[in-house]
Amino acid sequence: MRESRREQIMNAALELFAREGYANCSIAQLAKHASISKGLMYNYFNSKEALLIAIIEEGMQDIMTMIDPNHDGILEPEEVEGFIRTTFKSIRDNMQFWILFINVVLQPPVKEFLGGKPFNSVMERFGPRILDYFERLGYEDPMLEMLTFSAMIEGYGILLVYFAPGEEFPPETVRKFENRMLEMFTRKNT
Amino acid sequence: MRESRREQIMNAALELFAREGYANCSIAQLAKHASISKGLMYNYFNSKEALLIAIIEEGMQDIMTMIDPNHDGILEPEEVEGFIRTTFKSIRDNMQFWILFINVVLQPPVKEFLGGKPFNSVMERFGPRILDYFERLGYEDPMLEMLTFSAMIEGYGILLVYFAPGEEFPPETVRKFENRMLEMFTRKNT
Amino acid sequence: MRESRREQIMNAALELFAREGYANCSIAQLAKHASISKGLMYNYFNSKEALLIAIIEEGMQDIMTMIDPNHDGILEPEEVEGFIRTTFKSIRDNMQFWILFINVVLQPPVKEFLGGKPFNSVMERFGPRILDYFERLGYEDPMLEMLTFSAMIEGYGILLVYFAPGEEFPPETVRKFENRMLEMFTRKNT
Amino acid sequence: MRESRREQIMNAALELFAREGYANCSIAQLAKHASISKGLMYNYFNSKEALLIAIIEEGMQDIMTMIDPNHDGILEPEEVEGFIRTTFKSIRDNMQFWILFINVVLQPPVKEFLGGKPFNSVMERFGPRILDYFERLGYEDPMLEMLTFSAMIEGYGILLVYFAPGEEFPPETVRKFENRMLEMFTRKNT
DNA sequence: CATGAATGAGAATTCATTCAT
DNA sequence: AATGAATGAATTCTCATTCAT
Repeated sequence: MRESRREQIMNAALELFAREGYANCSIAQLAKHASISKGLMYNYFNSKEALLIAIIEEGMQDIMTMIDPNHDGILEPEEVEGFIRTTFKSIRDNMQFWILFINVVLQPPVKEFLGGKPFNSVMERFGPRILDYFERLGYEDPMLEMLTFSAMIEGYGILLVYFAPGEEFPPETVRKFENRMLEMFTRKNT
Repeated sequence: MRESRREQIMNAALELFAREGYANCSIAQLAKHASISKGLMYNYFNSKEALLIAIIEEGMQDIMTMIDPNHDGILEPEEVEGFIRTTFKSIRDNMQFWILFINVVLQPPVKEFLGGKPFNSVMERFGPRILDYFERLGYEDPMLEMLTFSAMIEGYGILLVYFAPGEEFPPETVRKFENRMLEMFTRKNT
Repeated sequence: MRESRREQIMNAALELFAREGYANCSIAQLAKHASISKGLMYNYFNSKEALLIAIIEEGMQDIMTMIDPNHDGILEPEEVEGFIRTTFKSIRDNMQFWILFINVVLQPPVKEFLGGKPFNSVMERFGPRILDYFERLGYEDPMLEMLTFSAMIEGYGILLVYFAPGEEFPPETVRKFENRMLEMFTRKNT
Repeated sequence: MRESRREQIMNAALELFAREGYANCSIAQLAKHASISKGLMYNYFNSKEALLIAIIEEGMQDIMTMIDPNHDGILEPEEVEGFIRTTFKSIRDNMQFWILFINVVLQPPVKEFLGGKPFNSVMERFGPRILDYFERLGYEDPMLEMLTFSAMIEGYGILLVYFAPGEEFPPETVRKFENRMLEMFTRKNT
């Protein structure tokens, strides 16, 4: 099955790129890690960079699928709540994937490819809607909320990567952090 | 003057590594950028990696110098306030340096060299004291505060890097974000 | 065929190293001489030094195979006679190989690799047996005989290398030298 | 004193070249070993190779001085006896120098410089006279004697180099070897 | 589909040599 | 006389990519 081979290669590459850094991985290494021959990779991807981009695109796709709201153009508190809950749940459930993914996204060529905004591409897409959302909810400074929101999400992501296993924040604390974000960004204006 | 040459090389390298990524810069490129010959770098640094590490170490040193409190082992609200203000002021004043520095710190070999905790090394050093600080001030869950604090600082750093010039958050918003952090993390418990 | 390629590279290298000196040969030169690309050598040998060592090891192996006696631990005059005759015959038949081989063996890194005793490694192996042999045959000072024997063999090898073609000793003289060694070291004690 | 500086450099170089191999020694290393600056060497020698050649030439000169007979063009047994005795005595007295010198002489560029006959250059000079000598003394085959003589001298030199200190032949044996050469090559024909 | 031998451009690094001081 | 910073050609080695099998 052609598709499964592709997946096999991409998974091996994601892991390797994340662990060693994109630039430090040779195709030979990758081939060995994926248990295929060097040449075969080129059957599925045009170049090493194409492979990297495919990995990123798929990851982005997965994320979009995971958190995409109902597309009516208007964010409701329930949707933002869903976004936060889904994001944290996904991080909890697929910690390994997130760590790898963030690591890969930090590689310079990806940044270049994604136009300099890997982390944001999700949020950027929703930027205007988020601003509108905070406005409608009566937040004093919607832009400030968006900055706070972004910083907290991405800051948490970075922390995830840079802590050694076993030294990260306790799950209990993370859950409270999630709740704090829910309170901060979905409270009705009264 | 030997020292100034060293600085010249390190500055050129910081800029280049940040812009292009450590792994994508050849010594030839660096030499041209620093207006020196290829060989000269090796007069001052044992290897490309040694140069990178020297850059990081100096940056870390500068940061420490900038934010190091009075060393009495006990953080006071005024010190935390000073830390936040200094950090944001420094980012405002040396935006370019910070963007470069964060970019460099994200390179895989640096992460390896720094034991996987580049961003944290500063805060890790103060971790216990920060926990103690939040406890003394009567915060309900000191660990949660530390996570929030860390995520906000580092998230802001990351945002800094990933926004194209002219598209970043307005200075007004950043100042409000700073004030929000001051309120969140230095308010007396009453 | 992988093995034949390996041989092709080793043969080209032996010739080049011998003629130019190991340290003076670049991989580029070697590649051209062996009619392969620069990179291919690294497919077969981990480094330039590994190639050198492989050449030496193979040469040593060949020599051992050539002169190894019957392994009963006791040298008989017939075996020593065989050793001398075989050595000289081999030198006569493979003059080119010997000249190259001695030249290569003289290179500093080889000396280091072989623990400082390239020429001797053959004789060292047989040293105790040779001493025993001379003793059994009633030679007055077995150690003196071994020194004389070693010096004559190796001295002849060196002469081989350092004479320009056409200026070396005449074959007639060499044969007499061989006979002289036979007389000196295999005469029965009477 | 200009001359003593020159000697200082040459001695340091002889030792270093012998130990590490000419090709493996950098000028920087040499300068450090000789406790001078890199530039200074070029005040005394035009190039690294010129330094090597100077070392060899001086060594050769010393040897010549040591063993030069009375120049009457005719070797007498007493002169050959003197040659052998002087050579062995010199080796005994300056073992370290000889080991270094032979090592240096074995370096490929030296061989090239000396036209391929480093060891022989001494003997070559005396070749015709030696042949004449053996003829006059009534040796059956003067050429065979010269080959034997050369091989024994040079073979002994090589053995000298390739034995680790403490593992070489005992002094007693060496003296007997010397006597054997005296007997072999200076006995009157009766 | 699959392999891995082969290529060659390009990387990091070394080092003899020069020269301003 | 003496220094050592500076140069840049040359070296070893890597690696993405191709292609015959």
